[in-house]
Amino acid sequence: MSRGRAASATRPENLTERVYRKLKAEIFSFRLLPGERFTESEVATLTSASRTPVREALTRLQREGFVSVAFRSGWQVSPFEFAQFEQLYDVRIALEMAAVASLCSAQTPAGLDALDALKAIWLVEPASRLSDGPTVCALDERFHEQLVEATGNLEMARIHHDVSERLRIVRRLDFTQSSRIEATYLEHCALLASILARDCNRAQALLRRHIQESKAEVRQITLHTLYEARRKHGA
Amino acid sequence: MSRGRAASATRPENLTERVYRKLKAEIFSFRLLPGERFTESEVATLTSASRTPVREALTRLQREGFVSVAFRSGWQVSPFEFAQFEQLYDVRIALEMAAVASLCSAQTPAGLDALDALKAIWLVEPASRLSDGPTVCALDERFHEQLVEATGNLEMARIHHDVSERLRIVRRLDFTQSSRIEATYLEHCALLASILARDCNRAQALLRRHIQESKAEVRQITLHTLYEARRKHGA
DNA sequence: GCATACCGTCTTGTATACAAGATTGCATTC
DNA sequence: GAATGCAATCTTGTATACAAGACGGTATGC
Repeated sequence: MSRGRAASATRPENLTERVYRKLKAEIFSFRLLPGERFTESEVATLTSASRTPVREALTRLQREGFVSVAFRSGWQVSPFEFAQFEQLYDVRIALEMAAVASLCSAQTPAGLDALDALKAIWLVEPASRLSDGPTVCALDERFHEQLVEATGNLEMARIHHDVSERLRIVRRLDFTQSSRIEATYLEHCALLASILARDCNRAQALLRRHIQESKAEVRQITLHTLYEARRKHGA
Repeated sequence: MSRGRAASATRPENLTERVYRKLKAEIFSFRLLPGERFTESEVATLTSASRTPVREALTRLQREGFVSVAFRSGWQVSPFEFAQFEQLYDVRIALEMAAVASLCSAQTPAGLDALDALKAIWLVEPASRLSDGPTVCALDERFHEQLVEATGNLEMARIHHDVSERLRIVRRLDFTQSSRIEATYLEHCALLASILARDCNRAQALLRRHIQESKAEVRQITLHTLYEARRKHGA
């Protein structure tokens, strides 16, 4: 029945993939600003690829919400829609609440291992905490992703990952004050403790408040913040 | 700034879109069976299109989990992974639990209109209930989607819709017995009543049990059911 | 000066050509 | 007969050519 496929472990670095990552990096670093317009040929020239892989990469980015296309009239980076970001935060809350409930009710060996890994990062004495904004931001994103992964539900983890990526661009803007960084450490510690104590109600309450604080921060972000960030991070 | 785009409301029926829908229909009707292999050229010939739109359609289906590609060795319809279906059911539970909580806590005018529409379909006297399996199945899918849409969170609705579509192929197999159809009517009625009474705990409990029953049904489905279904629905 | 019609350019959508390598079947050898 | 080497074929990945139409600037008429 099966034609004995080989599955060729090391694919020679797909060109579509390369263009996709490059474009996403441009968007995340604000070298491509929200609302900015561009064409397939421009990207093709810029990446030394033909239009075919460029189109495939753009189609994928479109499906993920990062860019949009106008019929025979070029592409543009999706403008910031703060209402959309808030809705995505609510999706995160829904998924992570379910994850926490699952982790509290049934602690599998694999799940406990995953939680141990998180403890090693977050449950440390204040002196050895990290203070670099972008680093802690990336770590925070992983914390929440790992929480979902720890349940063993890979489909949920995949969807949660997509949502996190869509939110990454604004989350970075809220990890600039050191007070937020400290609060993040404290909140993650408390959350982990509650989960390990299997106190579902408390864990869910902490989680909801934690995410909603991020959501509230995003509400403060204005287009001005965007241009500031570009001045700092941009090429 | 903006170059005054026209947005051209009626795009002349994208070819990629046509191929995409045709392929998905083939998969849903079991004319293309899980595990079956095929090539881009075959699909191109079958749809009278060139490989380019076929590839775009296949890439999209791949991203959505319906097909997968092996490097230089053809495509195949994704085999049934029952564990995956169960995980997707849990994602549905997570999202719909959040939706129900939202509907119970804050009933907006738009949300109430949406709930009224649902009442008109489901809260009817037994005599005027529908009994056709596939019809009720489609209606059931829409019921749960509309529940999420009623919260106004379009991002959550989009994600929920994708999950529902992925599950559609197995849900159809569990709407064959008339007992399941009757139970669906009863459960939807009770759920709607609880939401309108703003009894969040009861609504969530009903919802969870309702979805978990579907999930349990899917666990009963074997490959044999699949071939039976093909014999009935297939071309 | 202003509105309008028209034409050239530009952009995406689609088809086709070419490249690299995986697969398969056959012939050959032990 | 079984294993192995090889070549033809087939498949996806990428580049390029062509088609249809949207956009912008310009000339024209008043």
